[in-house]
Amino acid sequence: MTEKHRPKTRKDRIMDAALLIFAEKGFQNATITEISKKAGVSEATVYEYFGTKEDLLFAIPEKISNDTFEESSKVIPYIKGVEGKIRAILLFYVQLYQSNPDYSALVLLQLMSNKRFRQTPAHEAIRKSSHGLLDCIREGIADGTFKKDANPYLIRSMLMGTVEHLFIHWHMQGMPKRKPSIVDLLDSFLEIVFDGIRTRKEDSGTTLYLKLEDAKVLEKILPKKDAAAKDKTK
Amino acid sequence: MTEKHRPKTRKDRIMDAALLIFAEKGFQNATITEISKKAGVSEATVYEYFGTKEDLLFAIPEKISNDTFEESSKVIPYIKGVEGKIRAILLFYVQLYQSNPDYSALVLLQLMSNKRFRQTPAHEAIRKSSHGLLDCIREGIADGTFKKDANPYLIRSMLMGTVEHLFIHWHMQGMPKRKPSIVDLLDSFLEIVFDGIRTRKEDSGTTLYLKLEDAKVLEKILPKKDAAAKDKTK
Amino acid sequence: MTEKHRPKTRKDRIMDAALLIFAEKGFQNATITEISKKAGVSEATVYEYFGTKEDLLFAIPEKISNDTFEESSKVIPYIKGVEGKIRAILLFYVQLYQSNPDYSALVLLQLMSNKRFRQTPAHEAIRKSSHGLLDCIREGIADGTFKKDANPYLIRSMLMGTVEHLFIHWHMQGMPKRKPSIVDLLDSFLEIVFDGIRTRKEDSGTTLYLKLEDAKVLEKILPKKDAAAKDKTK
Amino acid sequence: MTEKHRPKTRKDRIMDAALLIFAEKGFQNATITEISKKAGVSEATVYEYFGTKEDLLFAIPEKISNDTFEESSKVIPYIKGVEGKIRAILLFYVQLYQSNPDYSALVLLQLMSNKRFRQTPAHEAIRKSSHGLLDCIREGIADGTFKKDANPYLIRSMLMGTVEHLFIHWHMQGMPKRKPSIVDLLDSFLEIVFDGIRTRKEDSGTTLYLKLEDAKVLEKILPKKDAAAKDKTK
DNA sequence: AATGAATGAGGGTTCATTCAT
DNA sequence: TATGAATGAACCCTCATTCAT
Repeated sequence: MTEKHRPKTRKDRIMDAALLIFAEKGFQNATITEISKKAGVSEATVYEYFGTKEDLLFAIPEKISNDTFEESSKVIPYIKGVEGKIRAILLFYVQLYQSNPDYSALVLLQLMSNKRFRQTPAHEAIRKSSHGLLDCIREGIADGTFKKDANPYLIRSMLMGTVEHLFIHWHMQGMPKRKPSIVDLLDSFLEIVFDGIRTRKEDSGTTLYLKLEDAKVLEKILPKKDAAAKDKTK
Repeated sequence: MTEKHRPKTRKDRIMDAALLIFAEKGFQNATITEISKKAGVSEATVYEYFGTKEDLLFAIPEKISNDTFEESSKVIPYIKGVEGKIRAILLFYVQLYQSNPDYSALVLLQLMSNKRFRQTPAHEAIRKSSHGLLDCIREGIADGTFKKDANPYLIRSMLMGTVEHLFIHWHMQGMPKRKPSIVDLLDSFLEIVFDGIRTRKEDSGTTLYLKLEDAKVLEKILPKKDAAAKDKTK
Repeated sequence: MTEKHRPKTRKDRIMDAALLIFAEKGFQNATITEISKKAGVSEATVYEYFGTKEDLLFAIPEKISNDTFEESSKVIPYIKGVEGKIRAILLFYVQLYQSNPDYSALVLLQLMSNKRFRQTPAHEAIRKSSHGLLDCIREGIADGTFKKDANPYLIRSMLMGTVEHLFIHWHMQGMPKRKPSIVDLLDSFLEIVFDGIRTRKEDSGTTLYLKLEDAKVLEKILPKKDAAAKDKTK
Repeated sequence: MTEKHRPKTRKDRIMDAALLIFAEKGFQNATITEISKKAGVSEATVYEYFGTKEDLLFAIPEKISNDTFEESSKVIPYIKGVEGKIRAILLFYVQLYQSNPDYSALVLLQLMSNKRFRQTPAHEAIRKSSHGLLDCIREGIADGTFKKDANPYLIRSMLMGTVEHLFIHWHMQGMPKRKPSIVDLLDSFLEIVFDGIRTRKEDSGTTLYLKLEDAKVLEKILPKKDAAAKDKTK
């Protein structure tokens, strides 16, 4: 906000150009020459700032993912309830990916499958977000929001995998304008997941699923009709 | 079964070697020299069978994914119920990916983000499976198994995205031996998804979800103990 | 004439195909594979008949140029006068080149500048024709048809060079239909050359070229006006 | 003249080396490796300056033929008479070809039969010279120097074809020292051609070609015997 | 005689990277 | 700090040619 609006530094210009070109043609098919040309500097200058083509690649998500993590860190603590927190974390992701398609293309198509990227400070921030998600899920299990037997890793894979898959497909189709944007889908998505892992009654008691041949028997055990009302009326 | 167990053809040996090396070092970092050496043929021979390095890359999933699709096509029709079908389709995938890690690494890390691969006959088979999934979901919505307002594309992205994410992570961590293998996770995973999108009442009779304060009441209505057994007790 | 019209031998089919393809794409850019395919034989068969790609190249003009030389040898001796002989030799060439464009393309564009071709039996026949031309010229000089100081080598270069140049240009322009075909040009061409090297007196009488300062003197020797008319004394 | 005699640039060194090697072994058999070695630069440097092996080939005649055309353009206009102009144009060619045998070998043996070369700026200069020749011939026809029915294209083919043929033969024989060099031959050559296409009467006065049945009449008009001498009056 | 299959040998081209200025 | 110029190091791909059958 109070940032001085100084002209982009050479370094920034290089990274901007690199993001564009890496996203467009992939890491291997992008050339330093092309990037330097787009950035308006010489090739040697690129090497002044980034020792290696791969260093340049990894430098791009570093700042962005850190910023995103920090920003989300400022907000998450104020959110009550694990479901809300999870929603918030994913929303950060989805918004970032959606508002910056080059970045999401870079991360999802170029970096995600790069083993060396996983040992990078840039990936650290992503891992922290991912870990935050895991913590939320565990917390939800611990506090009874989610089923005791839920597998947190599986849940996290569902959350991240679905979001990533949606974006990958979006990119692969040439990023068409979507009626329900991915952001729009988020709540339906989360509702399905949460619905599948939430405890039915909360904490105490036992939830049984009975298939009754004859509804009349119900009368014997259910004095009140509304006992049949379920969480998922919607 | 009655196949003559003839020695692997040169072509097969080349594809085997290529799969190994592509999976290990990635398409760009693999060299034809290395592949031909591992296959025990000359480089020129590689080009006899595959016009291009990329042709070789794409030839590998072509056979496998077609075979898998055909095999699954033989089984799926005999499965009653969309949930079973969906489970079967995913199981085919997961088993293929798990039993052939090089192949899953190739597909998930090298090919999935390759735009040209998407215009390939090899990808066609994958797309057909993916479309089969979509059809099942739609069928489930139509026949009342799933909620009317479920978004089939979202569901599919959940199914595929989760599975892919699990495998990608597995690969990225160096394919550790997992206690609950990904195949093992499949049912828990599907239960969550189905649980989130199923309509609560089923076709005949009435399915009731009772929240019982006291398990003893069951004795009144359930003469036989096993009557309480349900499709998805878990 | 009495040749049995047997089906083309494999060898002939190969040479036909080679002529076509060599002429079209040049020696270097033609491939044995393509030639063998067009000939309807295997590559190995090409090597049965011709030890080398270059051998195949050289084999093509061998027969043709020998045939042409022989044929012209049958005719030339019966022609009286060196000019007629020269005309006949060139006519053979021009007709051959014009009626078989692939052959002339091969000879003029591929072979003429190939040093090894000059040591070839195929070139021998060409050289013999060329030498025949030289002999005619010398004979013409000796018998007083041509000027004593004419340079036979120069004359021959004029004769061959002009013809070749006309054909090379024709090929380079894509062999357009020409109104005056090259054959048609031959006589005008020869007339110019002969005119330039002929001694001025013809057979009978004496041809004198007088430069008259004063046209009036003509009246003294030329009773009829029109006797002086002639640009084209021939 | 006042040019600083700076050391040859890398680009020049590459072109020099390429000319040598292309002329010696032909375009196809020359390798970039060999050229770069002879030029004392790396192969990559060759590609810095010339994007392609063929680009390098075409770059060589570009400069030379342009220079030659320009130089000749400076001189030609000052020459009176089409014969003199034609002689000048050809002399430029012959001198260039003779003084730079590698260049003439390149042009006559490698480039002349290269179809792509004909669409090259390098060939444009050659075409301009060639067109200049044509213009001179036409001018000669128009101003009465040459016969009205002379075919300019044929004449040009005679001029160029002969010169080229002389040089091609010279190269094919290993460029022997010639007693009458090709330059030396030029005038005899032109005299033959001109003689064959000139109108007999010259500008002033009237040139008449008389065929005299009886040489005695000459005595009436030609007091001096030597008036009849002239094959080569000029 | 004919060929399917295989390959040795090499060439053009590309680029990330370096370094003197 | 910035860069123009240069290159080392590979890699993909081609094809004439061979040989067992």
